[in-house]
Amino acid sequence: MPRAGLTRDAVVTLALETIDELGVDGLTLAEIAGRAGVKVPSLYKHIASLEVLRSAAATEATHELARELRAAAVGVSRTAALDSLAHAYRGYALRHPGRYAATQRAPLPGEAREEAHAAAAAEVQQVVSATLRGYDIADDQLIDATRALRAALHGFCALENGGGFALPVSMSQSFARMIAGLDRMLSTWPS
Amino acid sequence: MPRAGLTRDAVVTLALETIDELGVDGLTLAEIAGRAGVKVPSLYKHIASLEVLRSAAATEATHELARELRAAAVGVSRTAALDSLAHAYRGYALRHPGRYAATQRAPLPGEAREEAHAAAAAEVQQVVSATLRGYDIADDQLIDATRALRAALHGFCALENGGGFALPVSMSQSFARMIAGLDRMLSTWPS
DNA sequence: CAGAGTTAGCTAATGCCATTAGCTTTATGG
DNA sequence: CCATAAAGCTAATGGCATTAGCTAACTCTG
Repeated sequence: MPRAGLTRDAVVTLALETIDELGVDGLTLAEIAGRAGVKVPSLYKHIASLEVLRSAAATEATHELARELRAAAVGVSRTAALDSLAHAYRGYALRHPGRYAATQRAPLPGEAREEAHAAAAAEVQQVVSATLRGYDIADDQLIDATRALRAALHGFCALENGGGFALPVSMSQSFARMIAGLDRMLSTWPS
Repeated sequence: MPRAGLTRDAVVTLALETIDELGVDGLTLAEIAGRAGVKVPSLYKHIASLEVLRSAAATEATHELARELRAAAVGVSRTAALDSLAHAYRGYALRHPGRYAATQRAPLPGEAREEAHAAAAAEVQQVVSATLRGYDIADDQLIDATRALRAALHGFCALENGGGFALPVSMSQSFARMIAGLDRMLSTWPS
């Protein structure tokens, strides 16, 4: 019986790949076991349950998104920063639709692993918030502006990935115009 | 063996209630059968499969949303219309979190029932689009502006319902300020 | 280098779920 | 009043997650 040499990280990585290829619902222990060359119950040596694996995948994907956003936002400010951040955001969602959908899982409170996901989500929040530093927005309104920006970015990506934009009109152009609109919105944010 | 007098519509209604109470994942034939006072296989006399029931529930919820949005948008224009529409949108999402989440199911192409869902989604799209009539937006940009508005509304509701806005700051205030920002964005939409 | 202990993997079994087949009973329409 | 359609049932199948308990492979220490 040669060992497969599986680790928890390897299982999570397989889960991320699976989610992108088959969608969130395609993540099943049978699928992961097949990809790992292992029988289903063996996975329990590395993860506590499917639910925990989902949570771990969500956390990892959120970290990944935060990392890409940070890389995109460095060295630019205001309009250029918004543009860079927004395109990085949509780029990740388009390149990794399953991972992106996974980042939006509602974290159940009280569990340690959900704390980890919440922490990762906070990273994203902070990058987005930092992008707004170039705009003249009062401190007590920064949270509101951040929420508005995140809402627009997430909403666009979710609708695009979910097929919610049915008409055969360029998504990229709509996105570019939305960014321009957001720039005006943030530039005129009232203090 | 007294009959339960079930109909397809009754099953769909139970599905909608279940989705709101237990979440999208809580929609199971066992649960529906229990609520209907019937054994699981009996449901197949009214629906072809769980997948079809999900689709029917999504379509119904989308119609419902469109109806409420239409009611909110009548008789007002521009800023007042935007405000009214936005609050109706969020109100529906908060009152019916499960139903709202269901409206975002990606419709698989080619199936008749998915056509129905797409048609319902088009209703929503048209109400939102009509709300923009008061703003001076060129025809060839109307789709872009509609997408931006839908993105912001959906993104906010999805993040709020999903717990994506972690900080203990008023959601309603953030939403109101986002609407004000969207009003500025739409008012200055370039032609 | 040998043996003890830890750990990865396995098989077998359980229970929940969706789905199908085929039967029985109820309603309905001529 | 009977024939047919429809609504409900039981029984059976197969996929899935999970648990229990076994065995073989690494690892670490003496």
